[in-house]
Amino acid sequence: MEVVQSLAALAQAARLQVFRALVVAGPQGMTPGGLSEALALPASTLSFHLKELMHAGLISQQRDGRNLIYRASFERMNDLLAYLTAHCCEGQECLASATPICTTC
Amino acid sequence: MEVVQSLAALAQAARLQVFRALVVAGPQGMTPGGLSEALALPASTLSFHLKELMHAGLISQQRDGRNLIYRASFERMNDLLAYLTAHCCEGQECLASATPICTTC
DNA sequence: TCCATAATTCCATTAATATGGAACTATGGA
DNA sequence: TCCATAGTTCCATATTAATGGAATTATGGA
Repeated sequence: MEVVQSLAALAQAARLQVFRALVVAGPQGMTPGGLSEALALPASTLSFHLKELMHAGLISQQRDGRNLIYRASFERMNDLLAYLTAHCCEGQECLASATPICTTC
Repeated sequence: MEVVQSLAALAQAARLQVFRALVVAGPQGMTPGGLSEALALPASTLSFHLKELMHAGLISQQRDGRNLIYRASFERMNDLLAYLTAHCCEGQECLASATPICTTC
């Protein structure tokens, strides 16, 4: 199941940090160098985690000269949230919680 | 980070099935026996996964005679969804997707 | 008290993940 | 072509997670 893959990709401290950094960076994205410096991760370790996130489809990669630009894939994150909301809350308190899920509601 | 723990708990096929079954069962919950039969998992394997879900706070346990009743903890699931929405979507397409997250919006 | 049922814990084994240095590949500029 | 920079892949090692049978604990009924 691909939901399991997405969850597994985010279920690791370093990877969640990487993903969050890319979310914050937005459309401009970040390079491995930038991420490595920002998160104090050795290059090979970071590369390993970026590959995992890529496999899960949660991030995308684009080459720009000698840099690679990684960006968060919001579509995939969306799918994950939609799945969890639909199948793991079953219309219970989830949709009417004290801390609303949708801040625009 | 406890979000990582929650994600890790759900990032496993058998455990996600168990959790989903408990979500569907609702307030009435399910016993390990029932889950074991429904999901065709050996008792000790199931018990291992239930413990993981308990540690993550995603399910609760209650004794009823010689049965144990497990239930999904919607509060914790809520926290997880709220975190992901707030920190991993950053107000992007997530909140205005084709498949709305909040069906009540 | 004794037995059957429900479930967990123990334990050995196997499998999957994570880590980070060293070697390799790709790209652009001198 | 040669070099420096940016990244990845390779590899050995370490850690953590998953599996399931056998032994153990807890509960209620006869």
